[in-house]
Amino acid sequence: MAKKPHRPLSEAALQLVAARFAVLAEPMRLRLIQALFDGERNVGELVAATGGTQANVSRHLQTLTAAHILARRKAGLQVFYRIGDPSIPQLCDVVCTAIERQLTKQAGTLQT
Amino acid sequence: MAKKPHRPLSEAALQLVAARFAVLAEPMRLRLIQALFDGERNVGELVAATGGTQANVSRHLQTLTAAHILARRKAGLQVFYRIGDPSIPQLCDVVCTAIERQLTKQAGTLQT
DNA sequence: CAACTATATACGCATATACTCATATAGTCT
DNA sequence: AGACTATATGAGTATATGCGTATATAGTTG
Repeated sequence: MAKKPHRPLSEAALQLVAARFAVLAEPMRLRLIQALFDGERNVGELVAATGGTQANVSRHLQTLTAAHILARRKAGLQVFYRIGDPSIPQLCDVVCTAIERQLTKQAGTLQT
Repeated sequence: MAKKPHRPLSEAALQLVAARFAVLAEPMRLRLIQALFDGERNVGELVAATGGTQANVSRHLQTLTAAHILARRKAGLQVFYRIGDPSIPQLCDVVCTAIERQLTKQAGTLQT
């Protein structure tokens, strides 16, 4: 499979992509994702790890789960979340690399 | 250089990443990016290609440029924009693939 | 069943941002 | 300089969304 040509996305597809980016556009949600890189955790642990309120963490977890970025597993009273989309680490890596490159280039641009 | 361990991002880095995702979270901006996959275009062409108003397109172009996603080149009265961040096509590809996978899996989940 | 715990949700407020309309700026041509 | 064109920006409005507080739901244990 070679490199795909840029077939233009439909309007519906564009909105899906935009919605996905929007879900990833909140620092608290990124903190949650980050906290789940090492494996699944329950809500209480995530509240502790992120320093957010229980209500807020719960809401963000719902948002992430609705976007199929996280997956849920209930075990008695507790609910365990984990990263359910394998592209997420890759995505974060691409963005982080791009940001680092920009900061480096920007630093270089300042001198000369 | 092997696969990076998940070193936790600093709070500042998280906000940068979130901001970058936020810039990509608008359908009109995605349309603009898409319209620039084939090469640079001036504002008038982008207005025509996206169907937006001149003012709105101009503002979104500014947002994308401020985020270092697009680059500007002035030529007389016209301003030409192009994709200035090589990670953008990659990013879009990762997201599109993930969405397609989800839709496929979802379709399969509905039966049985 | 009653008390308790873990998680989810309803409501209200504050803020951010996308859009439109009107106008300003920058560059060109006569 | 003055008219004209391409792009950018300011102001105002409508909508969306994140957060805190309080409460509801689901599950457990005595």
